[in-house]
Amino acid sequence: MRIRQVSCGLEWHTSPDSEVSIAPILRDYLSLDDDYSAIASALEFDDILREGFAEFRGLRILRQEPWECLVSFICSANNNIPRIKKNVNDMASAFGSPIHEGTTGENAFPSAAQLADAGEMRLRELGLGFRAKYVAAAANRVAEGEIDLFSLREASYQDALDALVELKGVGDKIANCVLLFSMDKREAFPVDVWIGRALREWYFSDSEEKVNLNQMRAWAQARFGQYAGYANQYLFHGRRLRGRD
DNA sequence: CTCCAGGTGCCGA
DNA sequence: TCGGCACATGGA
Repeated sequence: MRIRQVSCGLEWHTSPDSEVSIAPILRDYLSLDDDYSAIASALEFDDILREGFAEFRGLRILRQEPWECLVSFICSANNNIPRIKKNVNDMASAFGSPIHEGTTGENAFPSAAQLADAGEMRLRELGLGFRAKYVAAAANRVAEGEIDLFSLREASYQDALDALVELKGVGDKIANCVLLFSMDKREAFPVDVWIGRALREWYFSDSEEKVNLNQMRAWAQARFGQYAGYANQYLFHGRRLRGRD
């Protein structure tokens, strides 16, 4: 697929699958059915976010497949984005199945069973580092059916959060990413280093006492409510792209 | 050679 | 609960 944003929407092309067959999948993946104007209206009381909506109108939240999302974010811990991408791609080429059966082209992201079969040592050989242990353990839990990621889409935010942090290597930040990017929990608010900087510089700059990550998440969810995840995306994007200002 | 990267687990106050 | 530190790896 080739895709880009243009002034009036999206311009895209697919091959070998037809645009018609892919359209509903793309619509789902980009969460295009979220009520964007309602979300913008609910968040534009905040001056920073109002600027964000003006400058980055159309920023969307992906609706990823939960297992791929979980593993990708386990790999993100204390890691950099180019290497996270490499880790994910390497897992697919080493252990995934061809997207088009009977071909040797791109592989899909491997299933939990496929990564469980691979095992910690071979994941470590791919360069996952200390995260290999966590990915292997999660693969076993999911493959054995001890945790059902898809069913968490139906669970409440809190129940799904509690279930995810049971997994080793999954703390509050990664769990909130998985909830936001694959489990439809728009109140999720992952606090990483960038969000931490954004909040300290834009909201707590005149505050004396230092707030920890849990306090930041609680503060943001109380302020931004059911669409805190969209607020998170605009703060993250704004802080990374525009910097401090 | 040091520093750092979309954090987390584990340890001791 | 809360802060400090190790953790694998590779690029700057």
